[in-house]
Amino acid sequence: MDKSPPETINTEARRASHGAVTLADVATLARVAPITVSRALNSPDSVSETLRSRIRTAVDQLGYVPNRMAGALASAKTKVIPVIVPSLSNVVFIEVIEGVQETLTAHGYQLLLGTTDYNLEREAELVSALLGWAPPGVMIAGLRHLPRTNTILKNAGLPVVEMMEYGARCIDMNVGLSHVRAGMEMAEHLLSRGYRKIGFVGTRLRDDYRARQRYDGMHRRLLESKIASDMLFDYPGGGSQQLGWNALGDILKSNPELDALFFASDEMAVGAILRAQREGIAIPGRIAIAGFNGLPVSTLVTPSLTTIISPRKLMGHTAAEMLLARIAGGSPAARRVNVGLELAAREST
Amino acid sequence: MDKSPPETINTEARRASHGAVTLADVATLARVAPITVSRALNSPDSVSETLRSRIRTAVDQLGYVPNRMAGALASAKTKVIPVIVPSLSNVVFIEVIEGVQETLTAHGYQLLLGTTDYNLEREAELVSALLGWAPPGVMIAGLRHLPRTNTILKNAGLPVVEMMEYGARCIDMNVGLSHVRAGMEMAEHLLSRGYRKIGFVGTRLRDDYRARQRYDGMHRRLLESKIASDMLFDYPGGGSQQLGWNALGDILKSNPELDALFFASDEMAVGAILRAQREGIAIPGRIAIAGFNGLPVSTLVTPSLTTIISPRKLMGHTAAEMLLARIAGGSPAARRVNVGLELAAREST
DNA sequence: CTGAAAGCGCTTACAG
DNA sequence: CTGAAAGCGCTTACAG
Repeated sequence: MDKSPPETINTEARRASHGAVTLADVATLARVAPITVSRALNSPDSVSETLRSRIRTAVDQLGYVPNRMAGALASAKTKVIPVIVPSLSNVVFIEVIEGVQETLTAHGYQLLLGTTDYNLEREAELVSALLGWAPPGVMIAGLRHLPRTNTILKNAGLPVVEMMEYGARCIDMNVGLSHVRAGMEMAEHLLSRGYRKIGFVGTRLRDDYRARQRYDGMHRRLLESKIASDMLFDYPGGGSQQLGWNALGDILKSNPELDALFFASDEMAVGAILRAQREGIAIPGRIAIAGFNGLPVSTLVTPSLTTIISPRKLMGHTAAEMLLARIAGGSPAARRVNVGLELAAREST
Repeated sequence: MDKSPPETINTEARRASHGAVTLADVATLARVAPITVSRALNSPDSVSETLRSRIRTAVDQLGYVPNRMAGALASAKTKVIPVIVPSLSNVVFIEVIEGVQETLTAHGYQLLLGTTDYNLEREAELVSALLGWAPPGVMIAGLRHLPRTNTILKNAGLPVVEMMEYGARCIDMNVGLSHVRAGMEMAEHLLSRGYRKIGFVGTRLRDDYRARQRYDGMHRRLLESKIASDMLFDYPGGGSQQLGWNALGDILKSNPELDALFFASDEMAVGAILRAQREGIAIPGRIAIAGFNGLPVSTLVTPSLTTIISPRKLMGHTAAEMLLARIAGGSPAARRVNVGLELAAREST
């Protein structure tokens, strides 16, 4: 096949063009009006069998692919939905995106992906840029944005779903869980198992305020108890297993009085457990370890990891369904959904 | 702020409209022609200081966001690039996407994400649908597509990068590594360490032909050696750690004669190691374990995992750079890039 | 440096 | 069931 576009069709064009086959080309070949081709493609039932098959032949022969931008511009309807998350390095966002993608795809929508790297300025720019695609709705991680971002989204007058965390105030719709509550539940659990000096280990906590909320929840509950205390460790450099591995060594040396560590993610907690295995450190004898997310690996490590399970795919599905309900003109079952969480008490504590 | 769009502007419109502020609105407020607003935004230097600041004020006051679809339609230029991968469940694709995203974003491009779930029919549909956005280029995982997909992509006359695997024939450009070679190198390694009865463990191998290529490479090398043999295990249900965990138990029972297992991914291999830890199975004494990818966790488990390291982010960066070079009208440094691989011999073998 | 006109490739709204 | 006209919101190409 020839790789160059069919230039001949446009030799006389005065303007830039995609050089691609258009509706008009199909119409000419099928000897009908362009609008009839449009109908044959978008609402086949409204076109006679005869013309429909003639048009189909022409479409196939020319390899016609409708220009979505022209269609969207004319009809003021798009099926592309921006999904904005902080990062792809965190499994949690991936699984939410997967859930969103599954639901969107099933309804013929496409996903336009944006990542902010936890930077709210960048988030604001991204929101502006993506609104330029005149999307029918927007999905965004988190409830905290710059005032500017909130204003833009509100003024856009579109359905918006804020995901990942559940809170009292949202722009439009909200699906998530309470991270403060997660922290409180873990504190409760650690207290009940007799731990009294607890470290919280996270990374980039200035940006990752959801992790900080888990710390806040834990901190509050421990204070209340009057029998336990905590310390906060904020490591630079991404929430990986390597970080958990490093943290365990550092902390045992610098703060030997601690008897439990609550990590910001299962990945970090697993890293700590692997380090303990390697060095023969007893878990939970010497120190207890807990995580957050409920990744599958949490049941496979030895000792198995105490963690808080969050329904990530469900969050994605629910968020997408709510958005689609609103786009379809209806209203979702609820405007705010708390997907909940579940503490899994296992061997590591 | 009022959540509804500024209806008043369009009360007399005969057609659907986004109800959004347009270039014309800004032009009216700034008392200039629309084209001048367009210039002030796209090539500020070509507009006088006076008008430029008047326009800027109007833009801010109205909260104007340019409609990208109208712009793209008129100029035949878009900055959205479709990226098509089989799945998001596999870290490998995520890291490639991250690399792609970093490079695209740095050049002002956006990423339109499509997943095929390893289904070539679905891939073909996705390619058609995404070409409807008249993108300046396409990035797609894999060298194997339906003939129809190849034809569509070739006829589109756009820059196309096929990623993940390196091979002799590509549609346009290619960045990847040789999976056959990876399998051969692992076979070589296992032979050199004295293993003679080797199992290859994968999942959905009918669809994941790159994993099957690694098996083929291993198989070929073992046959050549005349001293070793292999078996192929294809488990249903996603390449998770859980799968590796299950596989280790099954295989030790059903095929106790095997002395080494080469897993299709590090995740699966790590699952097997965790199972062995739990049950006190000696690795590599009772059975050797090897993986593929070189995930960070491979160095953290005990025993550390022998694996093949692939430069995933580099692949993403390189692929995006090649595409952008072609979009900019130049030609990339090379049309085909083999990013290579590196066998890391560790404790598990 | 600034603008009036035409056009990008579709769909809406109105006729027949 | 089929079509001619107008328009979606921009930018190109041509003038001044």
